[in-house]
Amino acid sequence: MINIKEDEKLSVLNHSCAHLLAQAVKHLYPDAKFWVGPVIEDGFYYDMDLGDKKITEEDITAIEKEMKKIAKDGKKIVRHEISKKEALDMFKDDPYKIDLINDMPDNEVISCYTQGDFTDLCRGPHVESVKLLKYFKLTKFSGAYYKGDSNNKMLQRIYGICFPTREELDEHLEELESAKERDHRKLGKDLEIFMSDDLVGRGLPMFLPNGYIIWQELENYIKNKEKKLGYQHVMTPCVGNVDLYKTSGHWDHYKENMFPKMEVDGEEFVLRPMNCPHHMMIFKNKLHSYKDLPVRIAEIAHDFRYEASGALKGIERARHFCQNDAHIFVTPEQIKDEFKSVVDLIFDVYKDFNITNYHCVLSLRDPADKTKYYQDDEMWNKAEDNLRQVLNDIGISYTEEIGEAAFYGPKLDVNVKPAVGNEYTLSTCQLDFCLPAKFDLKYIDKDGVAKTPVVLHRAILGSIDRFMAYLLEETKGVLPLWLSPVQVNIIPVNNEYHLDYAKKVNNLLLDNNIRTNFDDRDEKVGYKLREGVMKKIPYTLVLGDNEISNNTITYRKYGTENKITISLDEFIKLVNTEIRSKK
RNA sequence: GCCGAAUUAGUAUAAUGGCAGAACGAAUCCAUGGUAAGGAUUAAAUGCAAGUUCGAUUCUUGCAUUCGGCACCA
Repeated sequence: MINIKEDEKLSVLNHSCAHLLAQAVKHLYPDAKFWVGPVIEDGFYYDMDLGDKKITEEDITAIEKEMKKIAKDGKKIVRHEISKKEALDMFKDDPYKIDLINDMPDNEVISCYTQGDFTDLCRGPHVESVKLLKYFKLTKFSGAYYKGDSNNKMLQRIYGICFPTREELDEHLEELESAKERDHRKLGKDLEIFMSDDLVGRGLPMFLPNGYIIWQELENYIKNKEKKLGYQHVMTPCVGNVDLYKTSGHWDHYKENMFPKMEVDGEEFVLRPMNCPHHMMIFKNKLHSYKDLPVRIAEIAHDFRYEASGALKGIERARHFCQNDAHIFVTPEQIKDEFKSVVDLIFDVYKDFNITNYHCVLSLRDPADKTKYYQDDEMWNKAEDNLRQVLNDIGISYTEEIGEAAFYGPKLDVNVKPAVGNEYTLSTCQLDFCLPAKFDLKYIDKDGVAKTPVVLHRAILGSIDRFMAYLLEETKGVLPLWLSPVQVNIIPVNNEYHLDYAKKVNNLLLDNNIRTNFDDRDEKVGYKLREGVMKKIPYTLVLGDNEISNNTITYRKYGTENKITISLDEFIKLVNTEIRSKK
């Protein structure tokens, strides 16, 4: 999918189209007040205040029509520069623009762009004339908080996209349409991977047999990787005493986002939203020598968060999920090596899953925010400098983002842009000087003095659930063989004559830990074949006289139409090799 | 949570202020030997609650859920 923002020409075109949108809205709703209209990856939007007027589908059609009319009129888009004082006067009836202007330095030269009867404050650049804005579409509309702050008033936002030619516009709109086909929620339903039901509860998806096979494969895969790296897996309860979270500080920071507390026998509990406190207590269970460190406590852990209803999205964001979590307890000297080892693991895993489209973010605190972060400037400065140093030493490229840290420490986030929807974090590694102190964790150092360890919080697959959503969307549901719920579909040509041989083949495959579907229904070969293809089963075997007489199988691979006949042994070898390759 | 839209068999859908209709799937029966749908029959649906109305799946309101955004994401 094309990124409008990164293409200079398209960027200018789309930004100009945002002005055209504003002009059309102004014509139709003269009282409209405008905030900003930037270019984004998939086009542009404009935020506006239309008073009590709520935009409807019909309004969008009318606005589009007005935009076409203005464009046809073909007015030039003219730039002129004014002083801040002039700008304040010019936009005196437009409180949002005044807000923008007030934020600019006093000596700033402010540029405006005029097209016919409409002038907008803007840095530019723009196309020469509105007549170049021919092939656009208003794609969606919604509310959006003024300045992105939910305490502020909600403005109305209209999204659109513009291209130089009709072909490009049509192609883009088609791509958007076909992207819906790979939405993990649709694939999850079609391929019977997960379900949800109102009676079970909102945001609580359930994995079906197919989904649980994928889930288990992922679990085994990452656990094996971790075991080789010295991680020790544990199992801890999904419910915890409220005091546990008061000790960690999560209670103060996140209690609104937890399921509400419940009281039993005078004790207060919550469903756990994360696993750090449990793992802290496991570390504390015995006295550690510096020789024990790093101690790596890992868990495929069930967590529950009371996510805002509007945030829920299939298994990508749910109220119950499973983290691929671990907490690594290190000495200060070990931070760098251990951090590098985590980063190496992340990229090793990404290689196995062919994940190449990611970017790394060093997430820092916002020093001005006195409520979101644990207040200890010395600790933060140390942690942030430390982490930046480690990242530079390891030599990965990253961008820094202020205000994205966890409340207890800075982190490296690895974000991916899925085929559908917004970017999100897949993997994370966080540096924490805070929680170990709160839990009064100690290890005995070389000099016999008890010292507080540093903790790395890390998740590689993030949550298994979200990782599955990502995989489904990336692969369009055509999973690699090792993850496919059914790997081989077995179809006897005729149930009367070929069933025994087909059964023999099926049993041999099962003996080799290959997942099969044995299709002995009374249906025609073509019918069964089609169904297997619809379910995206990687291999289909059709077995009849030819195969029986030569002790062979004939297979067809998903996505191809070739029929290939080989011996059963060769086939098992082929399948096993492909499973091992993870491709 | 906020703004907006939507909700019809298991699934994806059509239509309607007066008996809700095809398709795929399911069940039963018949047929069935080679690479993308064999045939017949049957069962199966208007999210929940209220209001308007002689009559509501259709109109109105509330609730629930889903979807598109916004905000949030330890």
